Amino acid sequence: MKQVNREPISYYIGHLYRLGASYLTQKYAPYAMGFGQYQFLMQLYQQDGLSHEELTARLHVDKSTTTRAIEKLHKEQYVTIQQQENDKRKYRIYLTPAAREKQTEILQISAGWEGKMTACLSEEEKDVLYLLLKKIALFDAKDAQSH
Amino acid sequence: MKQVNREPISYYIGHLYRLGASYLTQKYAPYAMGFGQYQFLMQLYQQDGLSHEELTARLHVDKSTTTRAIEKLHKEQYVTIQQQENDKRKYRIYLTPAAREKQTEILQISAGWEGKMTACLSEEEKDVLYLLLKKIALFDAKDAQSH
DNA sequence: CAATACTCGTTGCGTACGCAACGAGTATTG
DNA sequence: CAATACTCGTTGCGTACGCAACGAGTATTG
Repeated sequence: MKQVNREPISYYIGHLYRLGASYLTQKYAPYAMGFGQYQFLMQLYQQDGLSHEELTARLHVDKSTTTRAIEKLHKEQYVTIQQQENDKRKYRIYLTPAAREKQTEILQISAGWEGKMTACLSEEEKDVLYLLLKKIALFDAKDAQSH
Repeated sequence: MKQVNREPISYYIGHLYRLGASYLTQKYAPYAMGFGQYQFLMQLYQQDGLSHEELTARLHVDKSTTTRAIEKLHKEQYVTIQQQENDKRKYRIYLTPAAREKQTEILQISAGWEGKMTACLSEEEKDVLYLLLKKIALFDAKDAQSH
């Protein structure tokens, strides 16, 4: 295949990012949540009681982004924030019963976008895309770290 | 391959978007430009004299985003804005000599990120990733339009 | 063990971006 | 051809996000 006049990968990344942001903003609005918060809930549904720092690392965001997302989730009663006893600089974030109650719906919205976005791909294509994205994301994260 | 505990595609999209935003913000800073503007220049380097509307369509952004990006490029002397004579609602955006002068460097920065991001992929993998992203972006854009 | 250096989370600031409402200009329609 | 409906770009508003500087707490080091 020739490399003629091809849009860069980053062009599609940006396009899909904006589409997802728009879709998720709309779907999560009834939950008093934006697309900036749902990712943090996803992580907490997988493992409860993480610290700001651990969430920051898992989502590859800036720590200030984590502070603000957790603050909002706390304000909306989705999480509680507990200071760690053995190190008072750290906290643990726990899901509230309200967050657990809405877990299924909240996960479905996320899965809905995933399904919608990849609806035109075969199972094999989804696997390939997933693996390639994972490969470059891991590679670049490591690279960014070393500078 | 089994579908166990796989992060969604959107997780990687977000991660790569933020990495790119950070990289490009830094690299374009000496040009008095952010990563929000360079994409518009890319389009104009390909074809000069486009309208706000055409840029909006090609980049899949909101029209207000286009207004603001062009405004900034104009302020920094990268483009001129000419009202169309046959329809005064429309404008044409033209590159200035200053923008043409810096074309090579500006394109190199963008290509630099593209190269860096895909450095761990073979040529064939890049082709596959490109085609899959293009496929879902086109599909989803069409879908979003119909709602 | 006191000075110094790190670490975790916060705050101020700036940028990118979408959505909704708008206004001037153009097209349509009775 | 005047009322009405569209179209292109703008403006106000809100959200997501990174970076840099900071402060309280903890670890290190002479």
